[in-house]
Amino acid sequence: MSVRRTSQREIILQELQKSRQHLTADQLFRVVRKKMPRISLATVYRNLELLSETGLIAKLEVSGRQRRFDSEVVGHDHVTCVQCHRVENVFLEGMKEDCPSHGVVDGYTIKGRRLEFFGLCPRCQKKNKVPKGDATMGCGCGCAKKMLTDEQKMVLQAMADFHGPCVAKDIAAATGLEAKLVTGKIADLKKQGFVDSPVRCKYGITADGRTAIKG
Amino acid sequence: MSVRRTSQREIILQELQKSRQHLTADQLFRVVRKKMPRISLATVYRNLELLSETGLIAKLEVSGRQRRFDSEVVGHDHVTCVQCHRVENVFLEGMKEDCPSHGVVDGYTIKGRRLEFFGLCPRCQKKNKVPKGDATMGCGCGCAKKMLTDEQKMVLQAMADFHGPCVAKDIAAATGLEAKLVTGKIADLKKQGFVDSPVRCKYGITADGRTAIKG
DNA sequence: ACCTAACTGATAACTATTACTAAATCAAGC
DNA sequence: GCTTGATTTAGTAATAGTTATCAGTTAGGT
Repeated sequence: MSVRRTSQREIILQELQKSRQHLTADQLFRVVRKKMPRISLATVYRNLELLSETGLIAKLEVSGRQRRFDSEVVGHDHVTCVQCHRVENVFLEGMKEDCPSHGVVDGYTIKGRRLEFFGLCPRCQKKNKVPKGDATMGCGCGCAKKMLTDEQKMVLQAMADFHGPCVAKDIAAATGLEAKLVTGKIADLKKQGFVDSPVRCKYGITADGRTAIKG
Repeated sequence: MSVRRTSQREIILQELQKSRQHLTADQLFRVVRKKMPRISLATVYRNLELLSETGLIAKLEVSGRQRRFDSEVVGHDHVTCVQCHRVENVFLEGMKEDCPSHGVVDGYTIKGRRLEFFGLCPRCQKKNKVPKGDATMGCGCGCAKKMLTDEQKMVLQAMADFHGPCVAKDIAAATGLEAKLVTGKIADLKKQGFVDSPVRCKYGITADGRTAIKG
């Protein structure tokens, strides 16, 4: 026998496909841990490696510190937002001829290529346009992470550890902070784009939020 | 005052430019240490960072574990050899129009792009063609590093620590191995492409060789 | 010559990933 | 269904590359 079907492996693949984002091992670990609290980070790494070997997912190696994984395997390229580090797919037309992924270049036998664009995602562009009087706002120079207070970070972290949307009371309980204080923090974080409210009175952490607290 | 001119900084820049390769911080550290034995690895990192901020050199972020630095800053792309991890420059014609480095893609404001090709360098292609009977040969699957014996590694390391070409006797002295044995090792390593002989009877480590012992 | 911000070497700390271990688990064959 | 053994797991240690810290040194303006 060779490759087995384990519940861990199944959930990892499933959650990566469900997210439709380019998650890092760490981000995926957090998501998967919601469904399987005792799973180990090492297991996530092992399975991502194995799944990418079998071709079920793609290992990205985009720029930045961490490796990312993609559930879409068909040929496409990527854009990285230089501010929030979000990575998205790009399908470019009429590129294949001029930017070949096979052939010979300078004596090298080309087996593949990688194309990555850098820029500002629509969300960050909008964020940067906000008048600078707002003290809780990111400064537009990519240092938003550093501007989070410890309490804001606590709130974000608690929200990240929740699976699905939660109310302010949940966060107050998880962080030990006063409920009124938490409500204020959430409002600030929402303005900064780190938190959104999918349902009225319920809140969830955004991809930006995750980026802001870790990686 | 802001940025000072220090001898460390000068040598780092000078050696990177002289090498005309895409060195890792570690590789450059070894080269620089020949001229300035007490320099610290942290200083190398610090200055590479600073030099790339001022635009004098380029920080690469090609795929692979280590970051590499390039003394050529003008727009060009890179090829990475999937076997020996050598990185070289590529200047593609007629690419600018179809593979733009500025503009708007899917709502992102593009500030730059990175294009990396993967393939086999001419040297590795040639290496792979050698009949497989040769036991000292790399297996062509990228695992050449693991096939080095401890003694071969010692020889390579000693050669790396030498600045410029050296004779077998130097290596024997540095490693403590018998001179006759060293001669044999050098011959093997030369066949594998880890050592070359710029001058008759003098030997030097190649980029492949450096890769083979570290990163 | 003096002063001080910028810099250095040495080393600890950190982050992302991989390796290792004993224990648990899947699935093939009875 | 039970046995069996290779695969996989959780937990943790180890590693590689890089960054941070810090006390002492130095460049370069005054």
